[in-house]
Amino acid sequence: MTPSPDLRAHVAILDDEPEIRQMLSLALEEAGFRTSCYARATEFEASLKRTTPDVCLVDLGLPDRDGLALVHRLALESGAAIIIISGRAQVQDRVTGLELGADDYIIKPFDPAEVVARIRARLRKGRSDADRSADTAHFADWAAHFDRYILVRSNGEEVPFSHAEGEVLRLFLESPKRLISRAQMQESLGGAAGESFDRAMDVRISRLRTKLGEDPKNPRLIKTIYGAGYIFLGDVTWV
Amino acid sequence: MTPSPDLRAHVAILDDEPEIRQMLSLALEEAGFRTSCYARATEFEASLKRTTPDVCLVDLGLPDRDGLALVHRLALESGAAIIIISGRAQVQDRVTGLELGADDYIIKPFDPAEVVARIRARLRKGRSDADRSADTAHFADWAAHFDRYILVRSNGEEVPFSHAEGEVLRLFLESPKRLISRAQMQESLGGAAGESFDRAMDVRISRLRTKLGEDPKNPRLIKTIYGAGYIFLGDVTWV
DNA sequence: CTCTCTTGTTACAATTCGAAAGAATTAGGC
DNA sequence: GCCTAATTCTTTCGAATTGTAACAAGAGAG
Repeated sequence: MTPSPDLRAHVAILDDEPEIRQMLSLALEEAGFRTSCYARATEFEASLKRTTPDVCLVDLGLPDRDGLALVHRLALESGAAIIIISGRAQVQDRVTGLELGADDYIIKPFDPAEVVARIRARLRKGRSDADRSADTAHFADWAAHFDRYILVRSNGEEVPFSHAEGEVLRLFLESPKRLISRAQMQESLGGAAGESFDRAMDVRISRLRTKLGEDPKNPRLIKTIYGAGYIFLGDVTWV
Repeated sequence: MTPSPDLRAHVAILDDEPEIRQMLSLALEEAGFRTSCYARATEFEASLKRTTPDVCLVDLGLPDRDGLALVHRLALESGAAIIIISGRAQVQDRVTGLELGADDYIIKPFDPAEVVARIRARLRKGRSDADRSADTAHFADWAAHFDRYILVRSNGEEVPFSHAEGEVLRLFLESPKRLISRAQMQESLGGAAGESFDRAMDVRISRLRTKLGEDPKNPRLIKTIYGAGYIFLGDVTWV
């Protein structure tokens, strides 16, 4: 089979200006992509007989071919995501480019960081359901798997948590080390403006604390700020 | 049975400015989409318990919630394409928006025609992905053949399933690892807004679970999220 | 130190869900 | 048309979760 399969996503760059090619290639390689550059549409099309890139960056306004026609053919015949790069900034240009099958349209001058971000967005959707849903946060010696509704301690112990508990936990993990007021919580957790609800929140937090094995006298993760709200200590990294 | 299923793609619009909502809604309806508008994140999130839009247009800078956190959750939990609309035009803003899971980022002020074109581009890609005409799904150690109404285990054992069971199973396999609310199910399975249907859904799932050989105390594939809905764990590949 | 207000915890009630059993509906054979 | 079988819905009761109420504990003001 393939001697050493390159697992990086493959981005084909088609642009007639050498500086742009180089800048894009550099930025994309740095971002972890494999790139191949082409100056002319004929070269590029020849390459398509050998390789199938995951993303095509196409500069409109190439010298040897009408770029839009090329985009249209690419859209129909290749499964790659197509991103147009163009100096033409009119809305009408963008609309026709997208209508002809492009997946995105970036206007020159552009920032390489945005190009990288947009390519990633395309690839993410492309591979879709398969490896998505890594909805997991790590903190202290826990890993919270929101897709499976369980907490896993570093020693392997599994503690399931309920939906209500998960809502609170997620809120904390989304803004760690920041004060979260009671009012904010109720707003976030779908509490209507009712007043009688406020104690339910306490119970939810209480139950969450016990599941996390907090010491009631000295909570290390969910800290109460008397009269203000709660704060989640602990370094959180989402995976 | 279903009164008249609306085949148009469904676009949810979340923006706090009434004029923008109206402009977008008008333009999109004219372009052949079904739209629903929400002024606040809480309203919007409530609606997600009932319906599953194909595209979400989200204005950052909503008054009642951190928009980016909402985008992040949407990206993880809903299969919809997410398009951010924002007045913040810095490259860094766009990059973070896209990194958090948005599929596109449109800067205000915008032309409705471009919004339409970008939505179409998203739907096009999404559909080609979901338009696998295959009718067999593999998961765990099962293969579900929807054309023959049978489940085949890896050891060759065959278990037939009924139409009603198949509807539920298909719904699960089409969005695995994602919370599916009861309301969404009834919507999808042609249940009118009737209330008496409640338990029928349970029975369908119960039977499906036994056919899949689930342990009632510890279901590994179809998990119940109390008060929220169901979630199908397990990696699904359609052939 | 005491009094008051806020928060934590426990017990209980209400809601939601699962599974079994019976009833209604549908489909097909004779 | 009538009977049988399969499918699906409804009913029902037990189990799990979540909200509410009551009370205990703790923080802050004086």
